[in-house]
Amino acid sequence: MEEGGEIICSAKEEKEVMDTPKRSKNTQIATSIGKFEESPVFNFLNNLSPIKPVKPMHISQTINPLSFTTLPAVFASPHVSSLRESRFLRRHQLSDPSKPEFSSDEGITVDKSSEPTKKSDEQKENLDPRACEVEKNVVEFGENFSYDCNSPNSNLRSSSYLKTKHMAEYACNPSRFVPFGEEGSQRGIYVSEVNQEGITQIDPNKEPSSCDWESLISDASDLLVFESPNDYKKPIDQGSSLCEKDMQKNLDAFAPNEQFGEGNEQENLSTQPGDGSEMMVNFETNDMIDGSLLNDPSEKMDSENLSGLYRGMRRRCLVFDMSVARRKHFDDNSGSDSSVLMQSDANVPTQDQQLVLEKTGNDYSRCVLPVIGLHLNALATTPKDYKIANHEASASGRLLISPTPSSSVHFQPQTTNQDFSNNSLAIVAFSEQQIEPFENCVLPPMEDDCQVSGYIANEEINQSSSPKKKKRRLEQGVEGESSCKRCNCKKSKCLKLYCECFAAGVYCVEPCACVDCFNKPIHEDTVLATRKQIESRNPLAFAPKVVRGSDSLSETGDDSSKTPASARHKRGCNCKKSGCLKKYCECYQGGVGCSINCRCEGCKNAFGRKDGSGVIGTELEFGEDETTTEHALNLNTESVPPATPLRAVRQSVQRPFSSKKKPPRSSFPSIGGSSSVFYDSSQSYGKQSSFPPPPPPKFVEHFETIGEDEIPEFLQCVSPISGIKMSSPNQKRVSPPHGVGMSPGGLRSSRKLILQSIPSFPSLTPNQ
DNA sequence: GAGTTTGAAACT
DNA sequence: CAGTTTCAAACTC
Repeated sequence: MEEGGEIICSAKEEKEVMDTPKRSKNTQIATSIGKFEESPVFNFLNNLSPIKPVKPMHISQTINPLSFTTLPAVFASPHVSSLRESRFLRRHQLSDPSKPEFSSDEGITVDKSSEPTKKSDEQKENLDPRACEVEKNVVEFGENFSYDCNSPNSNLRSSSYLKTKHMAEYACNPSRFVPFGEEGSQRGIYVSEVNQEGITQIDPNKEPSSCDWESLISDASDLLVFESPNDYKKPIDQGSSLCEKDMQKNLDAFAPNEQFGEGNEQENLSTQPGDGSEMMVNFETNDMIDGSLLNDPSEKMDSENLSGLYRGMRRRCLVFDMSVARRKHFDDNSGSDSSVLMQSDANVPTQDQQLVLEKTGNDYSRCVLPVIGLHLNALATTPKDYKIANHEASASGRLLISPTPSSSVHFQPQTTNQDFSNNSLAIVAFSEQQIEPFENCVLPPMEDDCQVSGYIANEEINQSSSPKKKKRRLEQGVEGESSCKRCNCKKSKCLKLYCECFAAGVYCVEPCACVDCFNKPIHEDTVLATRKQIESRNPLAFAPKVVRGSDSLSETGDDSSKTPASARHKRGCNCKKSGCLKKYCECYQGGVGCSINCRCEGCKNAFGRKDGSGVIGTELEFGEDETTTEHALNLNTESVPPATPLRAVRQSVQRPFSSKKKPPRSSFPSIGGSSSVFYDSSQSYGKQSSFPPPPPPKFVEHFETIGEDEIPEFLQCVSPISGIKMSSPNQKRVSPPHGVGMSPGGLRSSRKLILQSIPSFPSLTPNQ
């Protein structure tokens, strides 16, 4: 507890200092961690934190930067760059150290745990053991994803259980995710991710309450199953090695989120980030608890005392601490650090749990949105994802990572972690989109979101780093779904928009088959410079290609845009032969209908023709099974234009654009899954198969779309019930409001809280 | 897996 | 801004 509190405090301080370089954080963290003496101060700060709701968010943001050394984000959009940079830095640091850390952490943590901690022995023991477990899990995860995977039951239980517990929270706070991702990436992330996935998926279920639980459980099982699949297995295998990498990736991904949060308007960030961080923490904690921890340390008391914000602070701090600790470990390899982390983690979890339960409401709401956004983004990134996505399981799967995570019992947490990371990424992306617009004025590029996700995915992939086959699988199945971006550039050096990775603002990863790739952290300068050049030519080059209905409308002016699938491609397509029925068409690929802006010929875009015909299908499609949607698409959907962009996201479920490609891995890519979960989750979860997601949109549009009106909706959506509605074909807008309300009944309590908390989100949306 | 098609991105 | 070329994804076989 104390440690966690200290960490949190440090994080807060750092956040307050925000501007202060990461070093300060590190130093603080190190000091805090190393010395409990400071803990009182931290505690004091923590206490204060509750008072200051906003700070947490800021903190989260700050934390992120702090946690990560200041590295220039290569891809990050201009505003994001800073954050991303941190990511990269983190990755580098973490990546290398991460493995060592984990290993070291385990040993260290154990040792530390054994070692007398400042905390009471009991607490220490409790915490330490958990921490140890956590670390072990992480390690195991890294080593053996299959570990837990093998035991679905355990996984399911834990996952489901966690999900049930955390789902609401996760669903609610995107921002939290972000912070979490940033900080918690290393350890917490995994757990959180897993939870998130579960949550995202589960949330919808939760709404139903008891039934939800069952469904959740089933979902969890499904997830496990999905993960378990052969596809996953491979990923898992990779994952073992990847675990650490994933952790790093997650961190990186989160970092971006943080950046986004920070980058975004302070307001939004302040609100969301905090929540996100909190959520993250909560998840972690929950996971921790679920996974192994039973303790309810005094921290709970603290947590209770502390406001949700405070909790968020802690979480962030925890996460941050985690990351920091890891860093320290890397740097120093001192057991103390590890111990600190452990403690912090353990503490946090307990606190988080309680807090979460109590406070989660707000966070949840936020989480939900973020989650959605994340998932959506991820999904959006890759149409393929949709296919896969449809199964949330895919989500986990998406992440190749997921497999890994899924593999272990902890796995759940792990999976959650992965998912979480993904989510976080997605969240980040989401935040970015929302925020970016403000920052950049330019529409936040969907890509950014995608990028985020992409980064993750890429990282994940890298982790998997298994041979091309794996890559392919990922590409086909997970990747697409996961939103991971893989490129095959041979001449562009991955420094042009031709490169999907680059276009998405993501570094190329192993999965990529690119030649002479410069889109790597090593070439950050080059990447950034190139990006700037491109942006100088076209400020919107990296902006999301698909825009919400409102935006699109403004741009397009098309009524079609107004259609259910309000989203539209900003520039429109120029298809001549594909009839806008193939992925060649960016509109179709993005899961949006063609608009006035399009110069396409013979438009038959199932999502909406240029002439405006076409919207219809969406609802029906959603309502109907995939087959129907697909059918519509295949058929001519002309009459039935399909899904709106959002839908696309929702639909991400799946319909594979490329019908051929294997269906995405069942395990839904986390993103997809999540996305589906939120929007469609209800459907997807319950009926994933039923959803006929339109082709998974590459673009992040979802977020955008989500952005304004939807944000609230998302919140609503977040709620399981709302989520279901959201998923409803009609989409976001319509259902959300209804759903919003509340469907979430049981879960809802928390959700309701969330709604209240939601305000933070709203701010975000407003920005958009 | 190789080859073709397609349309965006880049270039002129 | 239009036309052409380059490029890599999407698609087909």
